[in-house]
Amino acid sequence: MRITYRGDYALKAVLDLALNEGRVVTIHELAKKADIPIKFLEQVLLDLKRGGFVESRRGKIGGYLLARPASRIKLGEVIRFIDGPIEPITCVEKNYSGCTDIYKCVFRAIWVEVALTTSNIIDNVSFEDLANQVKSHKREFEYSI
Amino acid sequence: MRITYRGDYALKAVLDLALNEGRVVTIHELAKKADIPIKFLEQVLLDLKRGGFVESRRGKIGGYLLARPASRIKLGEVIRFIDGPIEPITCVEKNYSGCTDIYKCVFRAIWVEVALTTSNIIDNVSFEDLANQVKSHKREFEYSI
DNA sequence: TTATTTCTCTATTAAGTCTATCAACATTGT
DNA sequence: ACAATGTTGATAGACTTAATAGAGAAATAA
Repeated sequence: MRITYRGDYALKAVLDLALNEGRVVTIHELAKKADIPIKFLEQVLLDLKRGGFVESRRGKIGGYLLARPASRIKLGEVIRFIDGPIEPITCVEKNYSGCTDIYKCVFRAIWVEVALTTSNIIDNVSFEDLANQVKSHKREFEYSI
Repeated sequence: MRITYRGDYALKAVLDLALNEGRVVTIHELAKKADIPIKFLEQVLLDLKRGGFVESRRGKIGGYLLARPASRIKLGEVIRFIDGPIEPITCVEKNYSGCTDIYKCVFRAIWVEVALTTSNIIDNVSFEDLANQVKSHKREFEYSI
């Protein structure tokens, strides 16, 4: 799995909408808060709309809002939709039928495991969870990488 | 983490050398067995040499062999060396100091978790393990993706 | 020595992806 | 009508990836 800027921006945008649930937020606001090039964000938001994650209102008091409650939008859904499959290599993706030789298969089991553990993480976090973390100022983490 | 062809080829090559430990294998052999463009494999093998994973012998009875016992070459090492950091996004990699805003940080914890679980998988598998799997014909897996 | 086989190195091409920007258009509320 | 907002398609520039080409250097065998 690799998160591109596009994906990163999309996640930020959805999180911001989650933090403003019930309200309509303009592209301009979103772009400013998250420091995203506005023209790029336009594309991303349209994508998110096509993906059924957000809705839009045109006109003077227009803007974007979540299409579903934040609790029902999982991190993994958005990532997959914007940045594609999370599998680390094509041969592990759905509907792949190549992979006939013995060597690939030994690695395949590994890639499948990686994909499953990754999925286990990102498909169990909703944007409500994330928004709550932001709200409750629960952001002092210890990282050890 | 995204495995490129380059990375895939590198892994295959190292595995093949692990299966032939003690013997010298030519690029030509490796390329043929793993169905890799020979000129591309040349580059990959040189990379692997620079990374200290393999050694080479020139001349008539030349070829490649592992620089260390297969038991001491971990899958993760090779992947990182050939395809770069396994972290899904730059802000989680070592020495990154940007990441000042609140939104990124909420996601950051997730990416760190993904990186850690991935690392936990690929850094605990050696090429000896993989070679043994191949040898013992232990290749009938059940996949559920 | 000479020929052969092998690895070594540098350059280049072709295609694709990613980020970003532009300009024109459509809709809505006042 | 007007102004603010989203919509759409096109495109450019930088970068990455995969693959190919060709000349060179070292080791070996005859």
